[in-house]
Amino acid sequence: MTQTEQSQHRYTASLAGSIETARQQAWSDAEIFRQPNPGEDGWDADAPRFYCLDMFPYPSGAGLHVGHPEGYTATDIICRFKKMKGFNVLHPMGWDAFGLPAEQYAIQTGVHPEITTKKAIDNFRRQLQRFGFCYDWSREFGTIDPDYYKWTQWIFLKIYNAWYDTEADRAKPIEELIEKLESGRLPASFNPDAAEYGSAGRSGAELFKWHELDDETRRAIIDSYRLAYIAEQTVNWCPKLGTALANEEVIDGKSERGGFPVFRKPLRQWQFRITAYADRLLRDLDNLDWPSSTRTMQAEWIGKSEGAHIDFELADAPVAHMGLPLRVFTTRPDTLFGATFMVVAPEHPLVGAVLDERSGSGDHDAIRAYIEQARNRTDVERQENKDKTGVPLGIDAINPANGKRIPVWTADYVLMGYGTGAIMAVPAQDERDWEFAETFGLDIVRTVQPPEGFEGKAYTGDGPAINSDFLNGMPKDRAKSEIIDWLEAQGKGQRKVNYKLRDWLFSRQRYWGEPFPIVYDDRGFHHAVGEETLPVTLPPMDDYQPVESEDPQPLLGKATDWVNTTAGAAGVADLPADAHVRRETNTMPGWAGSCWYYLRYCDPKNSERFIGRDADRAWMLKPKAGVSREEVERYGTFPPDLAQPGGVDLYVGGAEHAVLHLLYARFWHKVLFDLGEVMTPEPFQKLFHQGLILSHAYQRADKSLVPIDQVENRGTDDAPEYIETETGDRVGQIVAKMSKSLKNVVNPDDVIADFGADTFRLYEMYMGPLEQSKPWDTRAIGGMFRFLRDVWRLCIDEGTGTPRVADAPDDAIEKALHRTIAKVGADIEKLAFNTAIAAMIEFKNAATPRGGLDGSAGTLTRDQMDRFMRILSPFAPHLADEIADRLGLLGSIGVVSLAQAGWPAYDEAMLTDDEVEIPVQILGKVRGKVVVPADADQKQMEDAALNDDKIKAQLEGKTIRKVIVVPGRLVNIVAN
RNA sequence: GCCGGAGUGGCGGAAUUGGCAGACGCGGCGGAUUCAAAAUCCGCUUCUGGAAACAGAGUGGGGGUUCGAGUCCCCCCUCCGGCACCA
Repeated sequence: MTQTEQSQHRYTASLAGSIETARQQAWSDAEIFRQPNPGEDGWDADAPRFYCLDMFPYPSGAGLHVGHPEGYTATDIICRFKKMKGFNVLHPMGWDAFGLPAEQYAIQTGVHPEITTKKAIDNFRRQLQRFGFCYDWSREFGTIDPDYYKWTQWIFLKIYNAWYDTEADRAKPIEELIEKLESGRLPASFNPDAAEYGSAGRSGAELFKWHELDDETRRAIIDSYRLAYIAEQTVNWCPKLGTALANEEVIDGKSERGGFPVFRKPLRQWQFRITAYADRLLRDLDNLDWPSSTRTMQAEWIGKSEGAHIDFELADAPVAHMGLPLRVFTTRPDTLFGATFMVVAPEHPLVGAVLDERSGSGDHDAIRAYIEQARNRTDVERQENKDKTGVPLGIDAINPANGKRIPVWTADYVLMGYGTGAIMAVPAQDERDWEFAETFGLDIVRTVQPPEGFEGKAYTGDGPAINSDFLNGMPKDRAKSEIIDWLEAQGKGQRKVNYKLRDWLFSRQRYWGEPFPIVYDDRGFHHAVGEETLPVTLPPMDDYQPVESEDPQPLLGKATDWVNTTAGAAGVADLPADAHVRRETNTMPGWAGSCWYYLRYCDPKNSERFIGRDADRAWMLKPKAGVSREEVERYGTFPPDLAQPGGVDLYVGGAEHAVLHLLYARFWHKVLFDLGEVMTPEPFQKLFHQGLILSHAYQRADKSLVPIDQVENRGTDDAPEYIETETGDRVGQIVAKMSKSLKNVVNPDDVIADFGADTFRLYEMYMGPLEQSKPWDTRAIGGMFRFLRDVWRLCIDEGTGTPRVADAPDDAIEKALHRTIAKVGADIEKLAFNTAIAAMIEFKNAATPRGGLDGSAGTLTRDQMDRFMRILSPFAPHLADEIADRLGLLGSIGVVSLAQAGWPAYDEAMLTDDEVEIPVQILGKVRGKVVVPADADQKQMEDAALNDDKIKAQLEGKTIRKVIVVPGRLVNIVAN
């Protein structure tokens, strides 16, 4: 036989390629991954359900990178495994397709974003399908599909038409609020928790009689309760992007996307009252099976702190502020006696009032100059220079505890966006206040006794109160509650919980996003577009250039025909049909579409609802053991302490979404839950973050990076010496993110062409634990390719292409197979794919005769090969199906793929050996080994150890003090 | 600065949760095959000493608990991620 004949059916990249495309064709022809819904043919009502979700990608023009398939392969493996275990598996894929890059491209080229986006989607789909992932493509959609964003707009209207009832601690329809206001059961006043009214608090709000109010005031009151509202807010304006960004999208004073400078500008914007949900978003984290790091990040982002509001009377107050105390939030009311001055943020209304009226004894020019400078100071500058600056306002406040007059300053270290924008400064117990007091020579009075030998400046720890009248001697916690009780009795303060979380800025001045279902009448009032006229579709445009002006203009303003319409056309019922209205020209941010896509996958074609009730019940609801299904399914009876809040069973995606997407989606979901639109209080039961796929890069002594094609290794592999070719300088090898500039980007298409998709999948899963970031090593892929080639050769004769099957099973191989089945199954459940693959390699090695295979004799029986292929199939589905097919297995059980076959069983008894080799230690060091029956008792093991010749020799002349025997494990002899 | 996570051979990583450290893969070395190379196959591969048997050291560093520590406790160092004047 010639060489070519021998290797005719060898597993090569090209054979892998043809096997893979043929298998994929067979799967798709037979639609084996289509998962029916309740009520459809093929729905198994009795089978357990598994909803496994990948974070859907933004389809960029560059195509898939090697990071995408990592999480996708992991979920593919677990979904195939669950299918084999008999689950109904929901495993969808779609596209997060609105967003800046396509629009940036449109600005440069004039090509409509829809065209570039759809092209990118086609490319992404092609690439994903080449991996053989078992997605149910019949459920695919993109956030840009009008059928989808119709419901995004519908959900916006749900939120817009809802308010948060703090007594019931849940959102309710706005009609209930109006009814309460009309009947007088709720005082006719602005929402005391409304951020846009400075969270004035109920005591500061004026009370009105509802029926005496004019239409405008009534609207304003109702709007102050809506969960979606418009307010002027200082926003992060990015001129380069032509849009405002949420705080989370600004990093070090630059835009998260693109890294362009960001400035602070006031703008009227849509916002979501997510702060109303702060406490529930925090509390419910406890019930989620999420990485603790992510739960911590969300908790810190929400930033709950407990303390008090304290009101300080002002001496010589400006008229505009007359009678109004200066309210502060503090977590240390116990230190009130040590408050020696006050600081308000430069944006605080008191500053404006002082300037307007020229009240107080301050230097008004200096104050004006200071607030001007503070406004223009970017976040970067604030971070670079934390030296304390400020100016006195020239007015005094009265410390309510001791009646002392203390000066009021303004300084930019106090932020308008947190608390009340004003603080009582207690330098002795606060480092920032100490620094400020030191800079400006203000009084410092200790009110907590620092421990002996304390040499620091501010003391923030616990200790007995001093210089604090009736609090003296009390520890911190006691003093806190005493002073709050006292303040409440005096009417000068009350207990208060504060959150760092701010309301969510939801408008963008972009084209490529969902339009708001909102119009404005000629008086400027906003109206909801009628549900029956949804979706409000994006108008075509021929110019995407952002409008440059001092006042940021939304791009959609250019589409005048679209903007100007009538109430009738927009479906606004409370205006005459022919009344002129203007459409909202802002669009929604990229987060909108990803806030609820997991719901739509459950029921993607539903034209009646965003998700059908049955689909919601089938895929999202996970009753906890001990709670009856009926009880859980009845809306409103969800036990608040439910251990399993339900939702997606496994959500896999990058940790970079820890606070943004994952918090926003939870918020939308909770509103929908409160309004009875979905059945679960949380969207994602279990969350998992895959690590980043990194690459190698080289670093010069000055820490700058060198592209990999400019470096060569002039040393050996053991002792590498990396030299930058151009300069001859030594550089160090480091691990870095893949980037075009470093030329270390790996393209999945190339890897698949060189090795096949099965090898690619296996390699990425074998690199290390899924959650860990790890560097791509092109050389190491060959190892996984060789594994698959060896498996192929073990099962298929390379000369004939037919299976080589042993007649009778080998006992040792059979035993190894049982162990491998057990190990692989357990590891998949743990998402420990690297060790599962290692176990299969070990099995392959065990089943391969020493010295290699010769002739056509096989070592595995048909039945053993069957089971081996089944456990391999979630990892390398094409190769496993091909071998199973050549064996005639698929036909014999009447399936197209092993994904439709059952997961093999194993025999518990086969997992243990009759005899085991036990290490014998003397003083904890291994000195010998003995073979004992696996079920040997302590005495037997001890005897075997002490009778071992080697051990006897070692024990010569020593006294045995103690013998520790761990049955089945080891013997340790304590002797000296 | 604060909050997380992690440090194991030349490299990626295993280790049933307190019981033989280094599974498995990559790389390397030696051999077979070959005119030669690639590919393939066989063997070795934590370090030090030794021809070997074997001995000693060894999981970032230091201390501790224990018959026994990569694993638990205390202190320190380094790297990665997040937050950062939040009162």
